[in-house]
Amino acid sequence: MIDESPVGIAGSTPPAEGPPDIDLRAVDGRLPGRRGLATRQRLLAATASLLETTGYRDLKVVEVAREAGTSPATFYQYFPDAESAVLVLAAELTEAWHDELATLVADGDWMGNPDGAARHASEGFLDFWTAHRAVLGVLDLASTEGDERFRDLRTWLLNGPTTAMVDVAAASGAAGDPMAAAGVLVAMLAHVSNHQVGLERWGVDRSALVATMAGVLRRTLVA
Amino acid sequence: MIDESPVGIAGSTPPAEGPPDIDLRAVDGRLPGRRGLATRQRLLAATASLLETTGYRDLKVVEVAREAGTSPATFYQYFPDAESAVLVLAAELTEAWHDELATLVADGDWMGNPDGAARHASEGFLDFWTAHRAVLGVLDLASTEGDERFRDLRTWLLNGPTTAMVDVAAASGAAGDPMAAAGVLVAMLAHVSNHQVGLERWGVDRSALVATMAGVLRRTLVA
Amino acid sequence: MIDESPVGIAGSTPPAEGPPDIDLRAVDGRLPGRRGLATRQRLLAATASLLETTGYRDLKVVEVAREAGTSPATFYQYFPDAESAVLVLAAELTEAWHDELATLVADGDWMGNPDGAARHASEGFLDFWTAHRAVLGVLDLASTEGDERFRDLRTWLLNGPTTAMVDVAAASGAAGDPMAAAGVLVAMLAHVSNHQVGLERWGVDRSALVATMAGVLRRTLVA
Amino acid sequence: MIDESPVGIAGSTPPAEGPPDIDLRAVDGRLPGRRGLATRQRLLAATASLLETTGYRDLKVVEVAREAGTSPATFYQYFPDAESAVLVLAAELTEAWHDELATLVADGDWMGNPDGAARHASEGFLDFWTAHRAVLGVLDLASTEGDERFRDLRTWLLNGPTTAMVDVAAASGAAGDPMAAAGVLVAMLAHVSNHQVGLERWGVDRSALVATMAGVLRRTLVA
DNA sequence: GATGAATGAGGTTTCATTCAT
DNA sequence: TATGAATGAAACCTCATTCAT
Repeated sequence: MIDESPVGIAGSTPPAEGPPDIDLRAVDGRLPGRRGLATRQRLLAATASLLETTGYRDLKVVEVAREAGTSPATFYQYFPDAESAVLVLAAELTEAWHDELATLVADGDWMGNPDGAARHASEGFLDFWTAHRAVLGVLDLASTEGDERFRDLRTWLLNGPTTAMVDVAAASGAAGDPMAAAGVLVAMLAHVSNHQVGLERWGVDRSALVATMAGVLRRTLVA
Repeated sequence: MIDESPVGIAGSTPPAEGPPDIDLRAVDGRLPGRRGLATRQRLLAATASLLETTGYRDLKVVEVAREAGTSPATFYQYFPDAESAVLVLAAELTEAWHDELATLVADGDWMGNPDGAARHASEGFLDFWTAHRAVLGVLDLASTEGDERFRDLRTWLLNGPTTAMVDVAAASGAAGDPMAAAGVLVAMLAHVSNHQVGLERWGVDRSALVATMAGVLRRTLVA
Repeated sequence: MIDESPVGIAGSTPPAEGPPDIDLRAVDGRLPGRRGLATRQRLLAATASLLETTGYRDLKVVEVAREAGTSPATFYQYFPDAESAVLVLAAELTEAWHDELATLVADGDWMGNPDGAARHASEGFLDFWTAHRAVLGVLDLASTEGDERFRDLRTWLLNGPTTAMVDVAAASGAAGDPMAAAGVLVAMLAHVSNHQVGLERWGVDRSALVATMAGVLRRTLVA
Repeated sequence: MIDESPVGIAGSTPPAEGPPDIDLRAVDGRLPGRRGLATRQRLLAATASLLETTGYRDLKVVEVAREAGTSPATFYQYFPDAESAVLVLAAELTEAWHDELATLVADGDWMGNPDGAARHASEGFLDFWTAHRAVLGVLDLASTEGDERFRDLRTWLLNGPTTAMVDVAAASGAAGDPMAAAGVLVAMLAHVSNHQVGLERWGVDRSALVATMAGVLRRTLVA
């Protein structure tokens, strides 16, 4: 993978994994036909649906199958185990959002309208995370627990916005290590998004969060 | 639950749970004697030790017992299930660190030496989280998944530093919602601490993290 | 069952089964056309190939189909189950070798050149068994386990050489029960051939085996 | 392992494995107490009993457990899988019979009374094999299929009589490779014993078998 | 107080087998 | 003729949990 960052800070950008491969093949190695792909899709949807409720460590193949209206045996035609289905979901998410997430930061007019840019990024992140909380939570947890496949996906997903932030920080001449700044900011966005519900219990609503995070972004990225 | 926060910002401070109760009773309801308490302690130590390696959803009673050099039957003399042992660990941690964590923020001379205060808090948080990553990870995960008992512990633990930050922000006249600021900052500290290893893979070392987080703290809390 | 043995030793020759029927019909009862027969043949070849590696109790229809480049459903067009395919292989082998195996013994000039005759038979048996070890192993195992269909094939196959040996023994006036002698000798040939590899691990090579077995044959069949 | 053969034919005796280890430990690593050992014993007995009927590839843990009057879960307390139980049976058999089987050959007065010695050995082998046909069949089959653990046991078991035969052949000055002779003879004894039932269907009774095999033994081992 | 032993319960997996196309 | 897809059935295996000692 080529490091496309325009800034000349060798080695300080995150290790960029390529986009994930999504393997459509059934367990016997063949590509399923239309009907099969539909079933596979139902299984993925069921997996996603259950993830909203259950931690991914507690996903049971039986439950996924039931939710999809099939039998466990059918599940095993398409995925070797429950985790693999989650991995596919994560890969699809990553694939779909990698560019968009980067754009969220990169498109901002950080010099001309830093407050707007920061708010835009902050808001976008929060929305994205809220919309895909379940899968993103898995990405986080599995990464923490050391699972390489999930960690690679997470890295690839966050690589875009992180790199963009590094560029912004470098361009604006912000103090401190740009890479560290980007890492910390992304961490903040992720965690806050993930615990949004909890914070609301403390009387902090979404708009206050967005404003606060935008402030942190702006002050950290722009000198 | 009564809000014991001394600060007069009604409704905007976190709901403060009291310190956790730690139940020492054995299954039969009686308090174990010295030998029994030692066994109980060995079981807790074994649990903590396994948590370093295994996600808490994967904790097996059998393994805890083996690690502690006892039998599963013995485990059930002291805890109704594996999760309960983890809960006790979390409660002990919470109990032990509640005050100290608050002090980390509250003791800083935010007006006279804001950089020092910020760096002190940042460093302290990172150290604390690193030292107790396993249990804190559970606190986080279980909270996210909606487990009330763990969420209450987490709330109680973070209540100290959060309140202290609210006070600092209020005192310094920093812009924005102090409660939101505190929440976001604590989230940042927690998540960065938790993903410290991952960030190091991106070439960001501990000192850069501390510096960056300190900067964010200072700029957000002090006008 | 009619004893077709030409030799007049009533009751002491093995019960001769007729040559095996090999059923070419597909499941629907009709004879497959050329294309169908080719598929059937590929399935048989795949079965034979897998038998080299796997015990026949472990043959899976799925594997046979995959090895043949077809689907399980197709397999069931030609055979009711995996065992049946093996049975066909065995029947084909039996059919093809029945006469030849008998000839191996019967053609020898046991009176004029007993050593040569014995060596010829011994060598021939070893070669035959080595070349068809997989299927012959099944014949043996299934017979031992009491499967009649396989036992009948085995009987028919060994009937030739056995009868020939009985004739030789009778003609030469060798001491003892000719039928028992033949049975024991055939058993020896079969088992040694089957365990040839194991014996080689003990430093016994093929030529020593041939020589030894030939000696036993000669001394037992020729007075 | 020391080659104890008195004969100076370096390298021509079978590779002698030591006697088998029989592991009494339960799956959790501890040694079971009296009650546990009794259960273990019942499971072994059940395994042996089922082996009389079923091929060892078809042994089901469920069946063994039922036959033993326990649950599958209990089975797994003592053996990791069905095969392991069979392995223990085989090891016990091997342990118990190694010496005795060697004696069968070694004790004979091959010089003074070769016919008697041959008949004694032949008879003993047949009896032994008949009495333990099931387990010995597994030993044979699994060895053929390349399972090292079973092959080692088989080697160890047959090592005794084989070595003894080598000694006899060497001492008597019999023609041919003594090792090959021993190997072939043991093979004969084993296979005939194993197919005794089949041979009886051909009208060959036990006494005829014994006589025939004894003849072969005598003529092959004694010049 | 401790634990050996046993097992119910439940999820995982594998396959043979079928059916509609 | 061939096969994509689905699945019932059955074994595997693991654990939490209990009970008698």
